[in-house]
Amino acid sequence: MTNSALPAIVTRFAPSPTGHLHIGGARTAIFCWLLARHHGGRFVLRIEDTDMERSRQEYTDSILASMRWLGLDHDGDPVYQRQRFDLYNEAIDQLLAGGHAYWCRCSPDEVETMREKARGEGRKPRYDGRCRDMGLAAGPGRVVRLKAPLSGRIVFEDMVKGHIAVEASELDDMVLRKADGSPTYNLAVVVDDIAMGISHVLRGDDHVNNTPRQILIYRALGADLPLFGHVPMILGPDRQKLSKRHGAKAVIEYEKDGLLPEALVNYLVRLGWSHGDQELFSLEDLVRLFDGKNLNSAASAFDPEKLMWVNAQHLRGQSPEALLPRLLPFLAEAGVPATDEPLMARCIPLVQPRANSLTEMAAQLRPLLTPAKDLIYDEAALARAMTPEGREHVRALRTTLGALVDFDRESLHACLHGYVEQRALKFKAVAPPLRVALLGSAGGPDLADAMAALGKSEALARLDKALQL
RNA sequence: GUCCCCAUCGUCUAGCUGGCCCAGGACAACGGCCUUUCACGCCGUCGACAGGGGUUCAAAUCCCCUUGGGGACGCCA
Repeated sequence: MTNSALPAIVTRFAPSPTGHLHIGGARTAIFCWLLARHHGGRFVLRIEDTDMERSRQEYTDSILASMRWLGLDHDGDPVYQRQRFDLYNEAIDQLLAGGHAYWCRCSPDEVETMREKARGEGRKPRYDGRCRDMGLAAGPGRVVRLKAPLSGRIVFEDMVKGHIAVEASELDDMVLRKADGSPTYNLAVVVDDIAMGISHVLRGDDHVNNTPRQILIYRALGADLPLFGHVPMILGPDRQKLSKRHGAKAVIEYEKDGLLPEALVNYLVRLGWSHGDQELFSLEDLVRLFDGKNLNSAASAFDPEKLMWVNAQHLRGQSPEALLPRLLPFLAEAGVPATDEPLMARCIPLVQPRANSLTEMAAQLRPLLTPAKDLIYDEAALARAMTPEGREHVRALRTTLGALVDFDRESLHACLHGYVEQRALKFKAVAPPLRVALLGSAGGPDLADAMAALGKSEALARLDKALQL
């Protein structure tokens, strides 16, 4: 069997289930997914759950759910490292047999002492390799270390950062197998990336230092290297490491906040990647355009305001029909009646230009979708607009509008302005009381639009109710 | 401390095979227009090549140094 049957491009996303998917991880996943989809390759998922204490099934579920929400479908079943210890042990045995690794009996305390000493002397803290040539056998409390080269340099071409070189003397003999028999991160990653046929390893910047170490393992195992690419980190608006207080939340929270997944993807991709001056991209655009080039090598700061703007743009680009089902959960959450679909379809376009999220949209839909009998009036707005004079306008308008045959926006518009002109009034004298009577508060959509959307009987019912207050 | 990486408006960025750039777009800010409110939209203003040396006829673009920032130095991943 040859490799020719396999797709040339295989990328992977390898989260460890110790928390929800956050935006940094999401962006890495998006890049990997896009690269694979752009080239018609495979995108696979690997759950790095070797840390028995911190890994939790609920986080795996949460990460999987967030990826589904973002639209990042993966090929094949997710691979769980916890189930592949045999594979890692085989690799370790191979390394031992080939003389590329050795047993070490140094205790964690001893190693820590060496590090302290090195640090004290202004050198990089590292293990000194004292067990390297002792020919030790396996035993309790012992670990397996890689016999790293003592000289030379490790060089690789990074997809985003270009040429990177490290002196071999900077690297010490890293642990491959822990005393409890489990593999270390670097060993497991390399063994899996080889076994899974990964061609492109795209990951966060924080892994650049691991790469030379991993290259050493590839070599010792006699395997070909994949292409590596390290995308810069996402910083907070203050250019510090991203944290909760920056408004950078887990993906799942953005879902709850009423963001559109395609908008989050759009924003995240633009953080570190560009296509000329283009700001707005559909998922299809991205798949077509993203080829792994034009990736920025500098870290970028997360800007919640621009995220919101991108979201608003995507929101406005949606048809009311497409938006309706996506809005339902938010309407339910806000306790806004959502049974009259034709009414909703008519009202959505009115709030579309003034909402930045599905949550805001649901809130703005409340005065439109709530029937007259349940409508709540804003006391302050009511007091301000419903002066004796204002009340008279509403009363007169109630009669005029009641006589109107065609209750569409043009007719309503003409009717309203006709009323104002006949009496030589200013629209500003009439609009506020009418608005409050109709919608319960001072803001909102155009009055003719609102009445047309509500329909004649509902609009008149509202005016009647307001007149009785 | 040591090593690696990075450096264009407040932020995201275009530009980086040197001349088309006294640096373009977007978010934010500010001003205006539109207007029945709130928005949308439109128009405009403010605003950057971190500093210093080179190389060159010519540098945001190439090289070096300084400064600043980030990351890594685990039997965590």
